[in-house]
Amino acid sequence: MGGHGHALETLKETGHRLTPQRLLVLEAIAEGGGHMGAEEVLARVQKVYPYMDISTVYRVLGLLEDLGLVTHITTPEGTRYELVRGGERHHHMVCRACGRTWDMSTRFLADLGEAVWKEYRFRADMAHFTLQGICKDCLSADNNPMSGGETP
Amino acid sequence: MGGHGHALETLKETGHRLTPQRLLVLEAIAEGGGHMGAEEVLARVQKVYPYMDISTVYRVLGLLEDLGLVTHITTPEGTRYELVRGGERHHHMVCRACGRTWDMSTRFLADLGEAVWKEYRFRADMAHFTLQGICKDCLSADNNPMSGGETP
DNA sequence: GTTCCTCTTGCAACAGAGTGCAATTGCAAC
DNA sequence: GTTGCAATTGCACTCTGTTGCAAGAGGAAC
Repeated sequence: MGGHGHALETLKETGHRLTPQRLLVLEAIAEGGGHMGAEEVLARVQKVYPYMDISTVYRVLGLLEDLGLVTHITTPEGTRYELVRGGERHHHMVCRACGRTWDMSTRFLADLGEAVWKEYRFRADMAHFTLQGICKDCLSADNNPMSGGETP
Repeated sequence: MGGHGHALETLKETGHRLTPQRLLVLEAIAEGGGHMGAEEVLARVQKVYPYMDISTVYRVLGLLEDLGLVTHITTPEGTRYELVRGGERHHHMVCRACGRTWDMSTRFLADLGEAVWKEYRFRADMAHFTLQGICKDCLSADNNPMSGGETP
């Protein structure tokens, strides 16, 4: 089946029930691969189980996220969910122009987190970090001058 | 009156009308000082002008933001607006525990933006950047171990 | 296989944010 | 002081995400 590895065990071990709705949500995001919206998860599940409700999708995604099986990022197009696959941690860059999501190494944020900790004793939580901006494709496509000049 | 300096001139210069609703929103955020939600702006305005509508608040805040007179940040408690006061640019750190907002020097993000540009040719937009985490007060209050260990 | 109890679900209702449109109004020209 | 008209407002509605609650179901104990 899907690619949701040890997810079922994690659910049982933490004392949660193995309901069809949870299995279906897990399968949907595993098959979907990339970053999916709640509405897309709902659509996929409803192909198999038409009674699925959007509120259940949100609750199941929330639970899976609490268990560390799923993460979400916030894009201008709304919240997107993705399966956490062992080890391959990364952050995201979302292009304001084309809407695509790019992966970013954790290295950059580790540096930022450390700097902020040293200066302010603020323990930054990078879990759902998303950088907004313009990707290289869109930059070269139209020579966008980006009013405001945020980057030196 | 309030502390909204050259805001009125900016509105006129850019060919926008000086409506009572706009003046009231401007006064509200100027008097409010810190970071206010749209609902709080509405409440303040309605003390003087009870017919004010929430959609107008959003549209006026959007306009003021386009003109660079106001910025918004996104916190776990929702979107917050603040008056842009000459020169003193900064970013924000929001504490997940107490909800307070702290200012952060632009320096840290400038470094991040440059690093990401060099590596990925992604032009990051830091305008509405907000770092989430736990502030030093809440860290010392209860010795929160922060499951997940995001900061090394 | 039944029973029981708590966890989950589906539904409906709600909150925050934003949009389309007809009615209203600021204000420039007279 | 009037007039005219585009910019703006208020209302109703949409869209995403969340919550309260009664009905339903997983699964441990028997």
